[in-house]
Amino acid sequence: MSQARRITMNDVAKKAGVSYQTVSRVINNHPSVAVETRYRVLDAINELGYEPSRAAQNLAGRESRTIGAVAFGLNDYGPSQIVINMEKVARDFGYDFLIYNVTEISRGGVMAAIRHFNRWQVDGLFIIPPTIHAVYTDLVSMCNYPIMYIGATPDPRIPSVAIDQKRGSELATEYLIEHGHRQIVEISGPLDWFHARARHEGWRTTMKKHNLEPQYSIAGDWSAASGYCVAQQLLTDTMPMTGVVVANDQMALGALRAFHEAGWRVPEDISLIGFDNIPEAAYFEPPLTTIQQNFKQLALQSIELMIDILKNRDAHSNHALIVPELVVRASVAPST
Amino acid sequence: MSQARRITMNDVAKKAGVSYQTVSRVINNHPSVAVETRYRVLDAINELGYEPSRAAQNLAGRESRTIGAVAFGLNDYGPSQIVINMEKVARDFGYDFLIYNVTEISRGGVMAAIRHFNRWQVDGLFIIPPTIHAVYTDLVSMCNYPIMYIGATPDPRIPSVAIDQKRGSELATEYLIEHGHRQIVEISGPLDWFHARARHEGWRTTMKKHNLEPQYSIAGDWSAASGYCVAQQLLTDTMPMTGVVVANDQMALGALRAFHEAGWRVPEDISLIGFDNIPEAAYFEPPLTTIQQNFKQLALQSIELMIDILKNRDAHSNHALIVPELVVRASVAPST
DNA sequence: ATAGTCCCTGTGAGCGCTCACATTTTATCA
DNA sequence: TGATAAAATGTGAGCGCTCACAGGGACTAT
Repeated sequence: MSQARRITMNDVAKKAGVSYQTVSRVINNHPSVAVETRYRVLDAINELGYEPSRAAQNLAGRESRTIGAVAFGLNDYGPSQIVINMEKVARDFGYDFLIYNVTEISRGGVMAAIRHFNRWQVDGLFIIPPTIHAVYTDLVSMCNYPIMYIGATPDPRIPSVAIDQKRGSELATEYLIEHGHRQIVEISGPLDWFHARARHEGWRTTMKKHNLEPQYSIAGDWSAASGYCVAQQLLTDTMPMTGVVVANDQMALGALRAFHEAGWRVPEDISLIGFDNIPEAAYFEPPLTTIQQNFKQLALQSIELMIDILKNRDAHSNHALIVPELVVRASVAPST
Repeated sequence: MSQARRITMNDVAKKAGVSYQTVSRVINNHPSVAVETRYRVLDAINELGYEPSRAAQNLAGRESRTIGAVAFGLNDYGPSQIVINMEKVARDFGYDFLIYNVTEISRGGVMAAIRHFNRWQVDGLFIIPPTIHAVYTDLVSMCNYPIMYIGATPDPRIPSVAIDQKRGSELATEYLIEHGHRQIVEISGPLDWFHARARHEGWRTTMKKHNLEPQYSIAGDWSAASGYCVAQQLLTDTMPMTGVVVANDQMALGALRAFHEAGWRVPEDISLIGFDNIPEAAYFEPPLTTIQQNFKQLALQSIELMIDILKNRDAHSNHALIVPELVVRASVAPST
């Protein structure tokens, strides 16, 4: 099998009887090409099965039409949803999307990611930082292209789009209070996580707002296992409580098990509310009332803002916040 | 802010007092560079913060050291695990990894993905096809680089690495039979999915092997919702049954709910076994006995085989199969 | 001393595009 | 009708690398 030579712009130009520059114009939708010429070139492209070389385009051009994303732990529901949705939206806008998953949260890990995108000459970069440890502001100066934070706003100078985690937690806490609950405890995430901290704050301030004491909060590690352990601890501490705000659905699942095992009925004896609305949440025992985040919109706004920045249209808002929604199911009952 | 010119190989060469070719040799770990020269170049690289341009490398070189992956529906547990693990392994082997998620399973969708990778000049391509509809053998000829199928073997002529789904289902069915179950029904996935079909076959043949009639099998769509519906149907049909083999954990979760609502206790009244071992499975009510797949190993073997093919070392095995494992928890009890 | 060998380093060309310009063609108006 | 602008097309250069080859110095063998 002969190593087939790549079909180039010149092959297309020859076939269509035009110069290579005209082919380039057609590819890039440049306006000043005669309609008839454009069709002739398009036909030649189809017949030859020509595909422009991204390598050559990136090398010759000033922009690469490529956006990168650095995620930390794509196993988690949130980050993976964000990245998947972004990839689709970016493509719809004509941008290619490069993904880099940092497995080790450290200066070196982040630097490797940034170097990766330097080599690929992305036009812009999204960073989806889970914890304060993933933020190295000084490393950002290594990039001579725009950066955006997604899901958190660790640095006011850098544009960001995020879902309002605090608001979500307020929604959850309010909902319990509306149902007559007064003794509401929290199972939080690890408090060095942006989301955990924001959700924790939402619970705390909402309690205060209603003149309730946010007395008791224990942190899990987001896993169902930790939710189980923490809930057990809650039970042995014999806290007076009628409602629990849980920082994610997995931990809520674990808590559910712990309560069942201890003979507590949910929601009759204790009300529970989660966060994330993972696909399984509707089939928990009982179906979980939780907070839903609109990742599609997050992706859309992120990409739009990024493109605005790239096009130098000055972006009206540099820190967008998306409001999450309460999904009512069956894990909350009125407090007696 | 001046648009800083990119630092090139020539800048490094000048600084280190060598020719650009020597810099290139250092970057590519070419053996014939004097140790002292190498260090001089390395120092210059570090001081200048030089990063080789992937665009230029790809354009000039014959290989791009880049591997692509086409996935269909990265929301699903399996594909996303595969891709995440592959990205890491590829990077460890010095390859960059490009991901393309096809949202619409159709000829056009697959072709768009292939064209994408043609433009990026990947050295090799993984395809992770969920259903027969994602396989367009003729499109493969559009690629002048090696293709591999991951997770299924739709075409014997194309190398593949997969987890033995049939074996997993056999394990599950055997386990129920060992526990004295005779009337074992199946909740399968949609039978145009490779995994669904293989798991279905595993159940069927194992039943036959033990002279049991594989009488009853209904297909869900992998979702917890469908597991719930299908289980309800099972109950209204008043099938005599003591065990259920479910094709994934989400559907098992739905089935669990349906049984609970109908007043059936799991595992006392009915035994249930899942497939996938999603992180939540251990905290279902009861903790789910299920089948675990080793995605890390899948990723490792896939990348290794791909690199073998790229290096023209003739790969000993073209169709690798990884054996899954049974994870025993509490959803199966002996049949009385 | 001469040739042969290895090790290390340098030179010219070109990958397939886009950019900035130059040039030709066509339409528009006095 | 010619001048003038506007639309369409073409030309030269260069992006930052790798490839294939050409050299030069230090060593060994003759």
